[in-house]
Amino acid sequence: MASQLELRLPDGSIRQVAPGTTVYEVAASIGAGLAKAAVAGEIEGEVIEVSRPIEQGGAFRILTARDADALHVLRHSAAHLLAMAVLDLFPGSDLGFGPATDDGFYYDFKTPQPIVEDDLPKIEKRMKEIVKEGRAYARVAYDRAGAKVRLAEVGYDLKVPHVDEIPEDVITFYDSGAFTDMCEGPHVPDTSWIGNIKLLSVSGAYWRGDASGIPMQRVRGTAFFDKKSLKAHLERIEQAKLRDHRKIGREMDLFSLHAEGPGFPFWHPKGTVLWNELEGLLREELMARGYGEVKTPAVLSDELWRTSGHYEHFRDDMYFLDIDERSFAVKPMNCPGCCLIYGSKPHSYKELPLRMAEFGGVHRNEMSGVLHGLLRVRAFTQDDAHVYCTEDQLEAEISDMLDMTRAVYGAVGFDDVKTRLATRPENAMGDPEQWAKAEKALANALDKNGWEGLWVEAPGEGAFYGPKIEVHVTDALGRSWQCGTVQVDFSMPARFGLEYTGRDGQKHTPVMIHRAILGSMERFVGILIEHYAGKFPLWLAPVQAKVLSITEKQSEFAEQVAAQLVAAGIRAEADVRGDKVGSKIRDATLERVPYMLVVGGREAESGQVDVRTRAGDRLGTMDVAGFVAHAREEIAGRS
RNA sequence: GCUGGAGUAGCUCAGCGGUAGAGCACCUCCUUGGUAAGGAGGAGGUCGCGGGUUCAAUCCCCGCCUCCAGCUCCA
Repeated sequence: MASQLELRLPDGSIRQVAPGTTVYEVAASIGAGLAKAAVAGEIEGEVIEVSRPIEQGGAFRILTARDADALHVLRHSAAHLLAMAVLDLFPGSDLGFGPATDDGFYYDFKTPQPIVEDDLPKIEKRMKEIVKEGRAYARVAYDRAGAKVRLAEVGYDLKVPHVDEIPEDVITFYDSGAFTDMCEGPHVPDTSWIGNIKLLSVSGAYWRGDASGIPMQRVRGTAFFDKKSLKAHLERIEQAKLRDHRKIGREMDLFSLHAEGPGFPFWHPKGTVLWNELEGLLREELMARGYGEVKTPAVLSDELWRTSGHYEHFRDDMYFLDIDERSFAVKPMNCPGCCLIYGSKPHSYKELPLRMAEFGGVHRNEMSGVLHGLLRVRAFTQDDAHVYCTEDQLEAEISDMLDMTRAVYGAVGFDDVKTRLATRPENAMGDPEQWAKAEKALANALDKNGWEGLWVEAPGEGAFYGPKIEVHVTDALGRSWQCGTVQVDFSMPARFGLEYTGRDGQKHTPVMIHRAILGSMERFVGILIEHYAGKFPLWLAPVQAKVLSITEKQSEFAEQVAAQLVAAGIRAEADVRGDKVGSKIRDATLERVPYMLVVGGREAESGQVDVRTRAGDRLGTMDVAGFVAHAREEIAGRS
């Protein structure tokens, strides 16, 4: 008989158990309530189901519905539950993979008939029936040969080749009634745990993500331990739909998209206001930080793109055209153009760092299926900049870029900014020592700009020409978007033969840093629309104030006030329609106009306005100059 | 690009073999009303585009375009 195992519980206490004691039994020995709440156990970092016997000692804890890891287990079990229902309703289906994801789960199926959206309620109903049955998840172990036999028995042909790719020699299946699935586990004790589920979509996928491979259908859903969390999650999804920038863009008349130019957005006057305000913010920063602004052509000769390496790496995404029997390409990036500017004259080390910024419009032939409103387009404008400097200047330059990033994001209302440092990949070019220095410079700059201990490293994810920092912002719904980037480039200056004369009188090759803060103007405006749900802060609002007349007797006065505001630099309109003021307030609110200035007989008489906010707050009656002062202060503070 | 779904008035949508409907928005008139919808009337559509089937197609079939959800990719 083996000696007792020692389990170290989270509270630090030690519990002795006999080998083979199950997680459930341990939980029960601690308390009946805990046993009932136990979703799974964790021993030395490995999550196992409650029915598993414990074979080793070490750090041990019981996972309950409160643990994030437990939710993952629940969702994985929900994926199995989905497969059970689909196999019942679509006999003869083959199974792909069915993992838990960050916000739910999915399962890929190869079905005899396609699953359509109308099938989702039926599948969900069947899932709920199986939930009531309380089918156990029973772990069964096989060896490699046995696993293949078992898969063949149940007709899961797709998974057979996968058996040989599993590193472990013990291959587990989970049986739930007549259903079985080859799976590493772990699972919740039985299906009765999975009552709070919702199927969300059915869509295409490929066996192992290979577009030339077997087409499958992916059913996605989500699951929670309690009804309240599920409801909250579904409400968040609804919220996101209400904030969809494509919907708000139409409602607020900001931009449009047309079949005549798929992926090429059209900016309307009100949308262009947002764009220009963002550009203005960036220009203030550029000026303060010693950048010069440049503009480079959209169409450049083919040879340039061969020199830069884009032709080789990026050709499929580029648009080409012939002019006078010479081949040209529409620029997919701004850097080569900037390099031509640098190379247009000799440089001294005294000029470095040389900083050039460009709001550069680029075109990329993205696959038609990926286009999505402003968030994924074929023509976009990067708030680009290229800095040529020496290796010794890298850290200070990068640091300033990160400082600018913080300043800009703070001004537009993103306070939760996360960073990743992508380091040297396998196919890196250049001197490893140089890479190490650049990575160190990036890391130091992150530490100095408030990300000390907060940035994460992404090993091997750097570009082949240099390491980079990715900057992600978190929006009001908690979604993360990659926007900014800072990339060190050891390759391009040499490709273009760029040089500067050093203090030593010798020619040297500068290092180049590419950076963008918003990334793409189009995409960033899209993100901002969703972040604010169209309710922009005053400085960004396309219409900042609307003057609403109460009767037609005040039409002229209302127009006058609007004109005074416009003259004072406030974006204002007058609404002098024959409708009631309540109706005008409703419309202005739906248009998300920050300030409504109501003018009736009393105001026309005294030359004042009665100010109301979009949120419904009454600021009282004031004269026009008073409102202008109030608005100007708010605009200046970008609050 | 691939898989599935969808394209009807400016917007949201109904109609689904007998050549078009609602609400909101728009225009006109009545009303002159004080902080989220006053009333009446009017105008507005090659039913995404091109073929086919049919006595007859918005509706059925085929092709194309665009959009949507994903795959994949990315700013």
